[in-house]
Amino acid sequence: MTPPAALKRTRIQQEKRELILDAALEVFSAHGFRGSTIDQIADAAGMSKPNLLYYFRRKEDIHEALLQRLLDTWLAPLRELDNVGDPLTELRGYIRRKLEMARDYPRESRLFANEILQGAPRITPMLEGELKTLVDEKAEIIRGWMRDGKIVRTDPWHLIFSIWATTQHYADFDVQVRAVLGPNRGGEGRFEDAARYLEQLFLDGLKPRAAS
Amino acid sequence: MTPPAALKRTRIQQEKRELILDAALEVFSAHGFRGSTIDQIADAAGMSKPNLLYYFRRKEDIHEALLQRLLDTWLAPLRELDNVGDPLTELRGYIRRKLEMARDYPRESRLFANEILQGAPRITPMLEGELKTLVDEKAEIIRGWMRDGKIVRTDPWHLIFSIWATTQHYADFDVQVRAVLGPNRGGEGRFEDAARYLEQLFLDGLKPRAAS
DNA sequence: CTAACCTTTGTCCATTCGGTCAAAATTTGC
DNA sequence: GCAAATTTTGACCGAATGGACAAAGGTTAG
Repeated sequence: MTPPAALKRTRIQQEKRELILDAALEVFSAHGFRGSTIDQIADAAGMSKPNLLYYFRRKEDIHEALLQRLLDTWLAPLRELDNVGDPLTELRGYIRRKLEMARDYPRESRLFANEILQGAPRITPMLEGELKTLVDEKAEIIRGWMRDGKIVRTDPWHLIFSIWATTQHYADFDVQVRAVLGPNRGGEGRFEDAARYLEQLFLDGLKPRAAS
Repeated sequence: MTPPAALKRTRIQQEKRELILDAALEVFSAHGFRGSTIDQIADAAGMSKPNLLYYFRRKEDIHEALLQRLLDTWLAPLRELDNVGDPLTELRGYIRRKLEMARDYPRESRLFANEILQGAPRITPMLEGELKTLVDEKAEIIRGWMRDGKIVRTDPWHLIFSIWATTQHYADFDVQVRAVLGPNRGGEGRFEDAARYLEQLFLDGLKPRAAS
């Protein structure tokens, strides 16, 4: 009778909650929070609206659960950025992983983008807390690389921003990317092209080596 | 009695339509199309809802007018990208202009981002037509620079994407940028920092010149 | 088999929202 | 100054939407 609280319960609860979250990711990432209706999500999950509301009391609860789960997987690549290998190799690996995420999890990227675009009403504390701490930490590592002359001296925070921006662009602005590339270049190969280009950009920039 | 059709009319019509469009830009860019209500826009414009609807028959008409006006100014920097000056100077200028637009017109950037994120339901034809044509044209110019050895050989389309992504990031993801930079580095100076960093990135990349 | 619990659904409700309409208020052309 | 046209508003409407609820339908443990 009472809807399930924080702690998970039966097998069927696990399954249905999972089902709902996946459906909600599909819907929210395509239409935003306010643009999505509970009915749409229920439809996508193959159940009735009251049934869905049995598992998540409010629309916002779904959204919240989705964001919470998202953030862990979303920041995983950055967490992996480590001080062990060669700096340029580390950065190249990070860029590649982020681009793969944009390719394989575009819905997650768009959900996140939607939230930030709207002013991050539900995750501002996380941005100022957990995320800032993580980025500061990685920025320190990057600064170390600069001190050692392994990479050029520049702003570590903006470096991270530029990696985020360029990779997530292929998920968030996918429609535009495909429209501009056209049917030929816009096919599945576009992510390989992007990977090649971004590696070139981040390692060597655009100025020819030989010339001035 | 009859609401104004396509052709503009009286002085007061001009003024009020302008007022409404500005208010709508504020609201739409902050909440997206479906997240915004006519009442909100009317409030922001300091008039009653029916009065607003006297100037724009439907909510979508406001949005459409807004997008249409936006696109001209939004693509202006790219149109200016020309074959006259030094290629690297041209690109640097383009990046700087785009970043200035992100700083000075963040609402426009977010309105556009919102539209693309939702799958560009209202501007797909423009993307596949006008925008693609323009980008193809500029890509050809860039390819010429590459042939002349003025800039490194790489993918011109993805080059343009990366400029869009890195600059618009500072408007669209402003909340995140400021949260991560914190109160100190996140102040007004962040755009100068970004400009310096991006110039470094696009010209020389991250690999140190001297070392391997 | 059955009692307790879990899951599902049809129905209903209050609110919000886009939009209409007729009448009142104001501006404009002469 | 006045008639015609334009602008503004209060009241209203139907549809969509988030959510409540009780009753019906299944599941599970003993």
